[in-house]
Amino acid sequence: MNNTTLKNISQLLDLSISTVSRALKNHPDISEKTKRRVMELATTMDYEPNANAINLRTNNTRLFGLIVPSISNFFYDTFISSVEEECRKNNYSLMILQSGDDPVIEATSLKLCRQNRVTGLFACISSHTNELEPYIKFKELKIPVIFFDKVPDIKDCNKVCVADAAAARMAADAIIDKKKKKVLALFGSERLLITRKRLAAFKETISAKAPSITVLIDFASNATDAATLTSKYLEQKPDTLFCMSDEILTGAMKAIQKNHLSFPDEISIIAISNGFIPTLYYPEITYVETSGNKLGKLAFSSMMACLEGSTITQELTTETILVEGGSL
Amino acid sequence: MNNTTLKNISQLLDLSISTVSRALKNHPDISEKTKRRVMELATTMDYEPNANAINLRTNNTRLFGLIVPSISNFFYDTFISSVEEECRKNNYSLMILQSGDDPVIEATSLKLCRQNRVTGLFACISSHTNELEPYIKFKELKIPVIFFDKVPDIKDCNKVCVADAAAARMAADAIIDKKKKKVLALFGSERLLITRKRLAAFKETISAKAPSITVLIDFASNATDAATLTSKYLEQKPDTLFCMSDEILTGAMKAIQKNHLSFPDEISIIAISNGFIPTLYYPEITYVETSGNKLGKLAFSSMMACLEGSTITQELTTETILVEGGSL
DNA sequence: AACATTTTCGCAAACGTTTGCTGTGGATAT
DNA sequence: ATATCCACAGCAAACGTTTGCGAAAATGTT
Repeated sequence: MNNTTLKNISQLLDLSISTVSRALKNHPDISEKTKRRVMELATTMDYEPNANAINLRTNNTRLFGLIVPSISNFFYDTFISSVEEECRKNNYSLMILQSGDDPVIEATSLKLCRQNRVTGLFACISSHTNELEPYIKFKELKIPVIFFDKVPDIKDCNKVCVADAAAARMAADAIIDKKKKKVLALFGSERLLITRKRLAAFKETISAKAPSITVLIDFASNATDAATLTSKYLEQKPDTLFCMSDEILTGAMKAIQKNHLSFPDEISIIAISNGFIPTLYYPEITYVETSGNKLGKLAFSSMMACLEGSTITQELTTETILVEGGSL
Repeated sequence: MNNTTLKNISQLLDLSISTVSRALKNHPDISEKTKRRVMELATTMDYEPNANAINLRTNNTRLFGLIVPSISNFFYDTFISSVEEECRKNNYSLMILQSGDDPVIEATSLKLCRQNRVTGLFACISSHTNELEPYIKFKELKIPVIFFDKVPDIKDCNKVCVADAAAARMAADAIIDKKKKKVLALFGSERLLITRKRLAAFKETISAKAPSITVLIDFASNATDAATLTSKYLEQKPDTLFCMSDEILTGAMKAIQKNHLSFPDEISIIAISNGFIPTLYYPEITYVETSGNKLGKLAFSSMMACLEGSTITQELTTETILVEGGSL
């Protein structure tokens, strides 16, 4: 069986296509009686308007593209989840593309978005993307682009980010408040912008407010790495462990468990996190929240602002909060 | 600036639209020279075909719909990730919709899929969906539907599932092999089909092969619940803990940590899991894998089979394997 | 040189909508 | 009675493609 069309309905009712079209959208030009006849037949025939035809005719897909390194990720999955929810509530559709952090795939994904005539784009650029040209094409076409999380280093574009510096500062402040003396601070890969930002803010805060604290700093490229490093530094008996991210935290916690260290008695722990991982341990880990959900909602509202004509480009950040577990 | 169209190109080159169209797809009717001229101008003008127009004309969107309770979920995020990847590799697009486990949202999502004329649908039905009618409409329209994970209880439809019974059996076998005597077995909500399946297989295996084992069974509706239950049953000194799912496992592990039980010395642990959570602990938890990634690939290949005309409807399951951590 | 082929391209319809404009009756006002 | 207006509905173009068919130009065959 085929999909029913306006034409089908119009023929069965001996009406014109335009009348049927207008009847279905409750146009005042159509009499109540005809409307009723049309709507009735439409529902019994299970009519669903052809989105492609509508998009073509109106030149307006209510479709957003979203490009992300990976869907299955602590942070991005919650981001995506929020954006999708907002889209649904606002009657937009969403096309989610994974780049795998590969600039080539990212480029073809951008093409796909163009071909589908997205009305807006959420993009998290790959680590090695240096070709920003495809993105400026969007600008030419007046298709708003909201960069999130990993954003390009250029001026006039819209970005939403977690407050990297603020989060690191907040964590440092919490450590200082607790009068800690020797902190093992683990960060992610040194070549990531996010690492550099968090590192700078963390170091700065400590040295400004409590220069007497000893800070052991190192960088892990993944969880396994973090576990190894933690084990190593544990020999120096730090009284506090700070983890820059969830991934680092998971690795470090394995070392903690392996060495049978109880927290917060033998070592205090604090992290910057999306919120889920810290709840897996007992006591729960104290963390500074960088919420994917919040960022998603922020990105969406930023998109809406663009579509409503706002022409100012800005970098927005989510507010960060300290969530007390029992680990600090 | 507007998107460039075939018409634009044709006018600039003093050719007909059809010639340009054919030139771009390397049609043999067109001379090499014109092809070159057309392709050249097309790239400099950054031509991207309008997917909506193509879909409308060819009556073939290469678009799949995917309905899932939630994107941010241990299991579904990996499932989605795999499906998306397969889609990309096979030149399909994917529209992901979250139902929030709400039948109403599920229904409107189905509508959306219809309107967008998806060529196929992956669906995980909500817990309380009893209206299967929208789905049979897809059947009438000859749009293949692949149900995954939570599937309806009817015959002639395609389903892909993790091997619930097999996984539970495998876990039970592992416990029996290790000559355990007293097992605390925690399951999810009793009203879920998945719980009943796993429970039945687990009990059956134990009583068939090692009826002397004492089995303490209870049901938790969430992680917190699981933690409470675990703490309670720990008083009875079970030598083994079995968790039906990742969610249960996370809860139970908090109780283990709270009670400072070391594993596998004081208690052995085994779970059925997607694979990520078990790696968070030290030693890592031994688990029977139910891979979202594998299920995603299975779902996709099942979809391809349908599109290639296969008319047989079947229920496929992923093979399960035991992944040894150090906890058993 | 006349004809047959092949190469190369254009015409026009169709996909399913939306929407500006026009047209028809009938009711109301003058 | 005529003019005016309103309620209701249809015509037709347009959105950007694809594609069957026909036609002209170029080439090949006697």
